Amino acid sequence: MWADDLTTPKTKTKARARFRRETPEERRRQLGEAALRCIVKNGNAGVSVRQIAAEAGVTQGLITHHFGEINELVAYAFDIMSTGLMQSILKSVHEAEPTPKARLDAFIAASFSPIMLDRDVLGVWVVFWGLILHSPRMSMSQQQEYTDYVATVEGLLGDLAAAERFTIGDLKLTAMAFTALMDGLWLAWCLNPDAFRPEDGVRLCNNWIEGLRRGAYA
Amino acid sequence: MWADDLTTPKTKTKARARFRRETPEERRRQLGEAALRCIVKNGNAGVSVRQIAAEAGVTQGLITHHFGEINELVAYAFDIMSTGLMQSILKSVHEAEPTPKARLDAFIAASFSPIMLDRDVLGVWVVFWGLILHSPRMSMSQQQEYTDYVATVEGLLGDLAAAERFTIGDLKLTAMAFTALMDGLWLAWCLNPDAFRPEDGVRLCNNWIEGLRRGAYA
DNA sequence: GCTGTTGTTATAAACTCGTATAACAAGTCT
DNA sequence: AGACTTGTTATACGAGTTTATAACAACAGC
Repeated sequence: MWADDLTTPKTKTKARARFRRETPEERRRQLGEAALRCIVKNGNAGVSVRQIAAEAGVTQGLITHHFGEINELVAYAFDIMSTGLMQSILKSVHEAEPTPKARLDAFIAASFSPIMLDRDVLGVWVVFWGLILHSPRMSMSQQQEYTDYVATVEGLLGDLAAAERFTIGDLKLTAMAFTALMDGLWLAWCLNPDAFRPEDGVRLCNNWIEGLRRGAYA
Repeated sequence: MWADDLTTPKTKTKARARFRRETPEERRRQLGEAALRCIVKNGNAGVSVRQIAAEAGVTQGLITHHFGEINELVAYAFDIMSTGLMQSILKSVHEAEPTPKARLDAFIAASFSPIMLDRDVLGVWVVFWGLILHSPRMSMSQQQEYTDYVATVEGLLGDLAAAERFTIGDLKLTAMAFTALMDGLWLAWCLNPDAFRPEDGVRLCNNWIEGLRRGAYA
């Protein structure tokens, strides 16, 4: 207990660890990504100042220093994750041919790509959902993200309807239904990957759109 | 600290708490229900030997005694919850008029009733999902429950198709899609109850069925 | 009524967690 | 080069958690 630090035998000083000073922005991101890795690894139990600090290779005090309380860090991690996945999907859409049909197809394909169909991703979301239900701060973040997501779907479906000349009664509600369908399929697959194949998921989405074409939502 | 137990001032003995001896079956149920209340109250943080024991009005050792490790208790608690909700929905179906249409309507109505549209219910489910992803034991339970649920939906949709003379290509996959839609809407509503009204959810489900009628899944 | 089983209480030991606080040093400004 | 700012380390403390173990007492069987 009173032993001198073994890493620096030549001096009697405490031999404090060396460190790089990062910009707050950079450090926050490092901590956020470390938090995500911890959640992937240990689920709810991974949300811990000590574990995250160790994962990021820093001391615990840094988290307090940059985020105040740990919930703030987790909320930040949620934002990283959520915008990351959204960007990934939007990238696919933008790379597709600029027709409504092709863009919607790309959106669906990306939603059932290995990037999304990943149990680790659900593992992170499950932890987030748990927090959303009890933390107003997290709830705000989720609400914002959900709104943006639905707006994107709204755009894709609206464009398709305009191009193919069919009508949709309540576009926003309809977009919510399509979002729910995809989320539900994603959830079911992650919980039980043997239930159906990814291409079946794509097909079921296309069936839904076929129903839209045939006026079921007019 | 050394004060005698105030509830039994007349004697100097340690005054151990009195207790009723319950059958293992009864006690397990009490503990399971206490666990649910704790999860509802505190989410993942509520999953704690101490909290659950306190909620049930017993000491911590009892949980170890009856369940060994706490995960086993949570799994048991889920079974209580899961079968309870399923029974509640099936009851509505059986009380409906015995036509395919009426039975399906009852199923949908029950799925969007206050019993299901309850953030506390999702709170419990989220904890369960987190365990499914990390415990094979829980995964088995979920798989069974999902299979049963989809089979029920399959029956309802198949009967409707037969009665109304429309065709469904892959009945099981189609039932999974409808299940996913309902689960997705339920999840979205619980996370953000202001997004849409319960009756909108019912309507969106009916729109989906209208698509089915129009041959989008043939 | 006495005895044995075991459901149940009570308690302790070893950990982990979150937060507060003080000391220190990296980088910046002058 | 010297001083200042503040990002960062190091440490301590109290609360809460799991698990193990011993003591007790409720109830059943004889």
